Amino acid sequence: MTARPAPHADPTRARLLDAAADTLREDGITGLSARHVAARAGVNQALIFYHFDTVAQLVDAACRAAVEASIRDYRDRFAAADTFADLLAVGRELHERERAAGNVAMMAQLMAGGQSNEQLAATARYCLARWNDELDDAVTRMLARSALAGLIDPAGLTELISAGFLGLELYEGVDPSSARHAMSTLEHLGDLIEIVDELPAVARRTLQTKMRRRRRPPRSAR
Amino acid sequence: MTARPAPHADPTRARLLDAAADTLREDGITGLSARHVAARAGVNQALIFYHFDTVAQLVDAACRAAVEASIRDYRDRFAAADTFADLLAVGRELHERERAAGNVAMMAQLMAGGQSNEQLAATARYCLARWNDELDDAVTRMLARSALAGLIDPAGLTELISAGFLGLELYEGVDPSSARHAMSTLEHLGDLIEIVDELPAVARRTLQTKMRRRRRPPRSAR
DNA sequence: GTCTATAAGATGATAGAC
DNA sequence: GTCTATCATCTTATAGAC
Repeated sequence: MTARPAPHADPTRARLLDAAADTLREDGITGLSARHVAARAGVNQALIFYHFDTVAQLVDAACRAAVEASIRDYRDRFAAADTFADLLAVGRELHERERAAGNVAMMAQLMAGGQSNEQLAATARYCLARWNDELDDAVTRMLARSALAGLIDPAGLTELISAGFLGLELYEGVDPSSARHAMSTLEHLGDLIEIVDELPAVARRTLQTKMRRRRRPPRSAR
Repeated sequence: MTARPAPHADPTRARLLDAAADTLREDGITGLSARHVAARAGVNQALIFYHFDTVAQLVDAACRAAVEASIRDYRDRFAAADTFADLLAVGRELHERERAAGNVAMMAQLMAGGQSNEQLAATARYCLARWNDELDDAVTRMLARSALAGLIDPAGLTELISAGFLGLELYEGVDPSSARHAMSTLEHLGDLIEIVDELPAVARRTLQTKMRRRRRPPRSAR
């Protein structure tokens, strides 16, 4: 058979993927052009079309690769998180590191572009789904042990957490001090939820009863 | 004196402002060009530069005007909100209506563009600050009456709510069903907070003591 | 104030030499 | 696989007629 190098072994391809992700992270969706990406990768502009056909397909491949790479770093930590406190700790660390790495910014740009471009939207959906997959198991485990078991939908909470992080990221890009202020308030709220979770059994049962009553009103009129 | 019509009375100016806001809402920051906006407004492209000098300044003016206009509709409702339940109800309504009007999408696009464009970032900061001004009084009043008084910073909570709404909006643009799922989970969480807030005085004091202990550890080592 | 025409440059994408 | 050169089209912005 002919020598067919694995796709990932192609150095030009890899340089373009990295450059596309970096451009999205640093210059945003508006700065993303074939020429910019190629210049950053140090290769000729025409190679983008040779390797990926269109700029949009390069972006798609770059974002998928970036998400796979960063998710791998967190798989073990998510798997080890059982309690709300654990999950909050992982979330804090993930936010700090992914922020520094620019991956949340990349996601935010992808989603902003996806509002009016179905191809980018599909890429964004895929990336979100991958992160949510990782989060989901941990959130489900955590909820199962908590006072909120059966009251809050795990998948919905996972999506809500993702949405919240993305909003904070966008905020941080235009107003860092306010965003950090919001983040620290979120941590206070996290502490609060943790405390509620540690309430004595009597209080927990009261909470659950009230919650069920509120969400599932009896069929007969009161 | 010469006849100098009020700036808002200029029909071309007004058409351009509306068209710029609509373009941002529908086509996003990537679709925003002088030609697109002018075509939508039904006027010549050169008039953008005559009236606003640059496209960026038109966008700035359009977003400020749009935010002023929509805030005016909510001032009374925010002013009337005292409890957490009130605020949640206003938030729900605001989210639905502003989403339908496309104003949250406009903000999200503004912030996405602002990540790499200081002029857009300044516009985004201004718009966010205006919304937060409106929210802040209501959040402060609500917190003051709640079990969390003194435990959660009102300004931080306001910023957190804004960030969360923006994240949900971005999410909805690429994955509507997941975003709605997340939104309904948020409403469940809102109910939960409300219930905690209605706990008997004993439970509230326990909560406050635990929270203070966690956030402000004594200086002497345990 | 509004238009046409145009400058000056960026963009996605392709053809074809090497 | 990689390059140069190029197309057609888009962009912001300006000059000048009306």
